[in-house]
This record gives sequence, C-alpha cells and structure tokens, in this order.
Amino acid sequence: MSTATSSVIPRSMPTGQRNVVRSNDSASLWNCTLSPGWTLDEVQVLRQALMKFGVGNWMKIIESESLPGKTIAQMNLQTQRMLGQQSTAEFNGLHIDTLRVGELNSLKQGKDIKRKNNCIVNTGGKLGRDEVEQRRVKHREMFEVEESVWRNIVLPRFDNPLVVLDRKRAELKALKAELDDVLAQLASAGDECAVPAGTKRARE
DNA sequence: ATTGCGGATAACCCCTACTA
DNA sequence: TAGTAGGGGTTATCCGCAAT
Repeated sequence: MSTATSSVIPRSMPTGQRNVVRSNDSASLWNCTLSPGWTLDEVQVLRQALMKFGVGNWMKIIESESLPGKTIAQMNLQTQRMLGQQSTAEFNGLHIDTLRVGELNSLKQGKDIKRKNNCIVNTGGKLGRDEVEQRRVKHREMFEVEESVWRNIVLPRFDNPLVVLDRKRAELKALKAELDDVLAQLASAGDECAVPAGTKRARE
C-alpha cells in the first residue's frame, strides 16, 4: 500500500517526516483517543489561569475550581511543558502567557542547551536567589500581560468529579434508605391486609 | 505494495530530596 | 506545608528493514 496520508497529526511528534498514518500503524492514543493526562481544553484553561493568578499560585488555581482533579505537581509539570523549560522559579508570580515563553525557548539552540522532553533543563548549578530575581524582573518586562487584561480573565468552573461522586453516593444511600422504608411499609400493609389462607381458599 | 517486527525515541507522570 | 528540581519508570509512537 502506498503511504496513506491523514489529517490526523501524531501528538507525540508534531513535526517531521513521519506525520502520516500508515496502514500498519497500530490503533493508538494519537490516532484513536486523547492522550492521558491533559486535554487541549485543560491546557488552555491552565494557560489562562497562570495568566490570571500568576505562575506558581497553584492554590488559587485549585480554589478557582477551573481544573478539577489536577494536582499541583501535574499543573507544575504542564507549566514546564508550556514554558519549554524545567525551571519555573524565575517566572514565579508573573502574569504571563506561558506559550509565548515556550515559543521562544523552542527556538533556543546551542551546546549548553540541554533538553528533556523538549524542556530546557538546568545544566549548571542551582540559581542563586539574586539571579532568579534578576531573571524575574527581565521576564516581567518582556512577557507580563497588562493588569487590565489578566484581571478580566474569566475561568470556566467545573464540578470536581470526586465531589460529584460523593454527592451521588449520598443520593444512592438516601434512595436505598427510602426504598427500605417503602418496602417495610408494604410489608406492614401486607400483614394488615393478609387474608387467612383458609378464607382465600374458600372464596376460590 | 503491504505487513510485521524490533530498537530508538518521546510523552507522561511518579517519586524523592530539597528549599523557603 | 507549598513549591521546585531532577531522576527514572512505563507506555505509546516512530521508523527502518526484512519478509511476503
């Protein structure tokens, strides 16, 4: 079979020669289902949340209930992916568009640029507090969006699936109790209406 | 031309140590 | 306690190549 092309783009390799689906490609996450972890919508919500609350303010994002079920660790990892670098401290508290930083990081080349999963990782020693602060000031000048913009960002709110599950369990428990009550009433009513066996047989 | 296999690579997430 | 940095395991996907 000639190499079949498809509009489906592999998520795991967004660029390159192999962005086609061949007949012998297995049914897999990228051509059948969403990958586990993050959906595109969730990534966009996180991007908006970081812009609104600032990088690193995970508790505010959790309290906003815009990303139910996501842990701080998951959000931090996804932020690293969007920024294109592992170290996020230098963006802490900044209201930035993380994908804009990520685009610039993706263009960086050089022998001192070490990447892991497309994220630039630290190769030198850990940055000192002063250097982190210097970088933060620089990033604020370069990337921070205007306050009037991030203040007006409205995040979607979703029910926490765990809360919904608990609510449904409580509902189920109440319904079972109600059912038991009704059955007990029926049994009680049945006893009261019960016709002596002999009488019934005589009527038949 | 098509199919199947297997090594290489990427994506995702967990875990732990550490810091403030 | 919250957050950061980094290592590493698991799984999916890519892609070359041999066989049919």
